[in-house]
Amino acid sequence: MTRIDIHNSQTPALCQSCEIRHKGMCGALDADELLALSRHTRQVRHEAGAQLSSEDTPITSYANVMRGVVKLTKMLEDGRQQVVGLQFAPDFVGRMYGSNSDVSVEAASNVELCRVPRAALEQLVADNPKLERRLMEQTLRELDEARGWMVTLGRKTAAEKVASFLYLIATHISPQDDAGAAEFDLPLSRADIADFLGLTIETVSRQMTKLRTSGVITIIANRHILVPDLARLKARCS
Amino acid sequence: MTRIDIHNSQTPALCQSCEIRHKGMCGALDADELLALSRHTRQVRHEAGAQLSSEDTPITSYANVMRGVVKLTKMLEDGRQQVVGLQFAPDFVGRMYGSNSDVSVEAASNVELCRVPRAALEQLVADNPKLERRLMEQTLRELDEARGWMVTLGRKTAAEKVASFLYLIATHISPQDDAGAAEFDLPLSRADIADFLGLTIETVSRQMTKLRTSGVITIIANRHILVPDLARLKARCS
DNA sequence: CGGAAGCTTGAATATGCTCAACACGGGTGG
DNA sequence: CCACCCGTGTTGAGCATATTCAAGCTTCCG
Repeated sequence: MTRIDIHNSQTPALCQSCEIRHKGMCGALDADELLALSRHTRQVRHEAGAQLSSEDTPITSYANVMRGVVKLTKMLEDGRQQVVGLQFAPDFVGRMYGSNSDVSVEAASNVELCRVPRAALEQLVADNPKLERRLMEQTLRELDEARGWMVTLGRKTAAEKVASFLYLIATHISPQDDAGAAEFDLPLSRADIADFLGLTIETVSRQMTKLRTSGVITIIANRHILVPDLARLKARCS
Repeated sequence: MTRIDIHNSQTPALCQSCEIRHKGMCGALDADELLALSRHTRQVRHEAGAQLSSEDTPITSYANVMRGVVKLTKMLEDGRQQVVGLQFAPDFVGRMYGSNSDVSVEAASNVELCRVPRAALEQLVADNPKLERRLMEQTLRELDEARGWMVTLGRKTAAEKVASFLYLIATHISPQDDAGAAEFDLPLSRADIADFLGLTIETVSRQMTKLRTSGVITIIANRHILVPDLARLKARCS
């Protein structure tokens, strides 16, 4: 699985081709530590819609997102659903120190993950303060994001919600945008977007149409969006 | 300020009377560590409504809630406001590792805090993995709570939102309730409740009235609530 | 007693939801 | 190859829920 070099301070083969090698959790590790970690990791691939773990199943492994988008959802007994988090590369997925976190984890798009068994990571964290600190920062960032979305959910109109969502996606997955333009594929279906924004799919659809007719976005295909002027989209976010 | 005993493994005088001595962050410390921390702490008191720190001001100190409720809010440019967190004793207040967290911190009720300067705590955390771990767990708990409220904000009706809020308060500040009853003073005004639930004050008021007329709660005074049967209230939460 | 702040209640309105029909695209099978 | 179907997204009409605006009530404090 992992080819070990004669010089053990080399980057592990598995990680050499990893695009997020220096970002996210792994950025906190030096070559030796990375090697130790890589002995336990496995890169896996999932189709859009695949369930990675559900609300009740206890967590048996953590992962880093290498490609694609992972969504975290919570559900009420009667089936109403809310997306409570979206994770992009190089985010860390999974709640440390086990718990009743009660979120269900799904691949929103096709994803590639770097999985690491629970025990292995917890061991590594216990021995490595830098890593623990990095995970703390990731957790704080997630908390900030969750609070940002609470404002959107509680206080913005449907139009503002949809604009905010598009702006989020544009700034997270669209390739370098020097001239203030962005073009991208939405990693979420209309149903997922609705569940994220606390709306119905019809309302999401209508607001997308409004943004299109007012020239803020161009819908190239259902999922393929062009934003000619990000500043103009941002202005619609509140 | 802090009386130092001959035996330095004694609990500091300041902490001896502290009701949350063994809970929250301080629960991670042994007597010596607690002493080290207590050299820097100061217990302070604030009136309801007092601003403890605002969205732009950088953080200069952290605190533990000893009594009362602290609210975290975010505001849009046009003044729309959303409460994004409520902290009860013995919660920790403040975002570690400085940042653009952008929340404004206010005393929701009269509060007593145990303040610790930023540098002192960061030093202590760097030397003490147990403490860091404890703060990580607090952060994860806050994240779970934020996500729980995202479901409420995005997917529940006004009636369910108000019931959920009352249930939250009942289970957090009401004295021991063996028989499934609870009686308490609301630490938040109607305006704050509305900002927490993403509603208007009128809607909050109407829903409280409905809960009263249907016998789920008794409104003893405007802020003083009796819940004869918590299970019945819980059933209204979704 | 008067005034202010916080809370409640009512009537009219608007925003987003429900239900229903239709459009589009990609795959399957006759 | 075309007909058909299924999943996904769009559009419309009517409706319900929560908001807005306005008035009145309580409670607290001078």
